[in-house]
Amino acid sequence: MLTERQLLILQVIIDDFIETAHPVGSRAISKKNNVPYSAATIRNEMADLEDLGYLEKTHSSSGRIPSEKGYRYYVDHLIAPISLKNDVKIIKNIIQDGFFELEQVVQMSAEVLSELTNYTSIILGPELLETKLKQIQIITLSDHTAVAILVTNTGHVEHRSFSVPAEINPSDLEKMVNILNDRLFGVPIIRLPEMFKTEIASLMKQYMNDFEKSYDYLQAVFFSENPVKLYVGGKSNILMQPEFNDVEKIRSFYSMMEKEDEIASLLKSSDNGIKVTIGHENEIDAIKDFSLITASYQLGEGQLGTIALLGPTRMEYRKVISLLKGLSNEMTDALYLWYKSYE
Amino acid sequence: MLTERQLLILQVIIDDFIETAHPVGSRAISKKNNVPYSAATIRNEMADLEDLGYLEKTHSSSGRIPSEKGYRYYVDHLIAPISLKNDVKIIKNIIQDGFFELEQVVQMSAEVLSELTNYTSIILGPELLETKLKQIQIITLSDHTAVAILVTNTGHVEHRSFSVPAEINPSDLEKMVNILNDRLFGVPIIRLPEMFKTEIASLMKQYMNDFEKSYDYLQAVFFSENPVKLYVGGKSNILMQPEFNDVEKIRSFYSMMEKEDEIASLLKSSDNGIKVTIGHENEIDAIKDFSLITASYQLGEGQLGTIALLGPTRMEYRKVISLLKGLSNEMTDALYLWYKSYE
DNA sequence: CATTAGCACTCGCGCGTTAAGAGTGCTAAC
DNA sequence: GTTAGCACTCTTAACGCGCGAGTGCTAATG
Repeated sequence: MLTERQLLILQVIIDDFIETAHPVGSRAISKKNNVPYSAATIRNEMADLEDLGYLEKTHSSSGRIPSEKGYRYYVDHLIAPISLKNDVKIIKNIIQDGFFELEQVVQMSAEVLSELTNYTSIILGPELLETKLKQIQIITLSDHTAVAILVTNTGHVEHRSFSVPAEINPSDLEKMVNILNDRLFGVPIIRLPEMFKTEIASLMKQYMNDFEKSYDYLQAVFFSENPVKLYVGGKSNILMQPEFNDVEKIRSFYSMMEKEDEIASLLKSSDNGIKVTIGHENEIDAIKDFSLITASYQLGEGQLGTIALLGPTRMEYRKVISLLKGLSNEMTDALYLWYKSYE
Repeated sequence: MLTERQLLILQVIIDDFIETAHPVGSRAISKKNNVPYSAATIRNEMADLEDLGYLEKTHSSSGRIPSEKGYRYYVDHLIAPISLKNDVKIIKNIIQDGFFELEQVVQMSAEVLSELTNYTSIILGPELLETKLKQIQIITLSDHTAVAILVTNTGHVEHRSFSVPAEINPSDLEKMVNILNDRLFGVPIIRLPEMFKTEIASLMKQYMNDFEKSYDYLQAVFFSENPVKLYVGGKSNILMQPEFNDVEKIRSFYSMMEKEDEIASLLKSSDNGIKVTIGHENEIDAIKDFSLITASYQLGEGQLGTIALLGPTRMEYRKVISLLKGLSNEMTDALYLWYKSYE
């Protein structure tokens, strides 16, 4: 177990390193006015902390920097919550300023988050598990083209143009839409593909000529899986960080960010609450020098989305954790009201 | 006027520099097997070309690199068209593979373009001058929320959620929509805002109670200016270029790319055909070390969009120009068919 | 006995020097 | 007009050196 003094020193070192990005030496620590020990004492403690794995040296006679284990301990035990009145106010203003589109608020949140932190923010849109189908429409544009529009009870609109094969005649199309609206109204959109296969298909066979050909079309138009969307803010903020003075690192960062599905899968696994993964704790090689902090937010009554911040392991954990908590609360609150307003 | 030999040497130097990014020396040139002169002769010619402003030295005893004037001459007089059968085939495959959404083909084109060149591609969506309103719909979601949907004859869909003030009753809303559809069907969407102000407003005053309040809503929902959209591909490709070994340059590049409106205005001015602006010929300071090549494409019968490539002044002009010509043709062809299919 | 002052020692960093290499410009010969 | 030769210039990488920051250890101190 660490002594009080060791905790103090560990904390001071990490705080200082987070701020300056330079290895911190014993003399600098002893000068801080909340540290009443001499440099020599601190050197001894630092040696111990290094043996225990909380600190590292960059070379044999350098100051110390936190190890990943050090950061881990810091995050788990040494962080006092911080008040971010101003930042939370900013968030509140932006989020609650009467919005009507889900995408909009999520994108804004991502941007504000990266703005306030100078790290890269990633938000995973909520899975729209419980939004329900409000209406399906097909609008014919010419003899052989049409656009299909699908509206959910939350005002989410999806649309897709398609060409109408000559074999399908307009009245059939209309019939189909009627059937679909009749049967699928109020069904959670997540269940649409399944419903379509089981209930609708057989029904439509009865009413329509040439059913087979239409089937594939409809399926493709309305019921393809829609991948979860990723909102990213401040991709170039990471360039501000001094650890990114190396072009090779920048390159690998950007190529990593292009793999949206990998990133999405990283975020998805996160359960409720705040989760911090530091350096090698991350499963994906490409972010083994990064820290990832995730928090979840709720849409209505149960559908989760994830907010995350990606930055160097030398991250302002204290600020970032508080901020993420704040944002996730604000988002949950705002989205609750929003969601309810559609009931 | 330049002599034959000077032209040859200028060309060889630029070709070589474009390929290697290293200053090229007299000995290297004399070794090429289409150059039958000794290094000394070439040195003399190079000195003359430098006096004329076509070449530069990086330091007093270095090889030569092209000046901007050199590139300009190269682009205007020394580029032989190149055959890009393979690349054009790739483009064809991607573009013509039956698409139905405009955005889709434009985005794909941007991506393919940057993929094939390793530069950053920027495509300005066509101004939808002539697409016409097909249908307006308002779908109410709850007592006080609704989503408005606007469909054009080309299958383009815009939507916007809004809250319905208590003062407006549903039947009024319906009436409005009827009026709008009646009066605005077939009107080019570019003219909608104007039409709304002049014709519709007065008409609606007669039919509706409480017109004033609704007016602003409708205006905001349907008739706000929609900015021209920018499609960007391969933002991180630029990192591959050796001139980007400097973090400061990368930073300034990315901050430049964030100013979408400036970039859009740069592209807009381009008239028909291919246009190459090299280094300081660009009006915006931020891209004074870049070259920008733009080509235009047509949607249907007259609406122009712009395709552009942004790269270092040391660009593969020959390839890029041919490619851009090819792509602009393919896009125009494909979009012509697409556009016609909606008539 | 924990703490601290003192000191030798270790590295990294910046700097000037040096040598190699690439390339030029000029002159003189072909 | 063309080219070979050569002195000269400048970049780059390598090397050595001294400085400063920082450490680890020892011995003195309260």
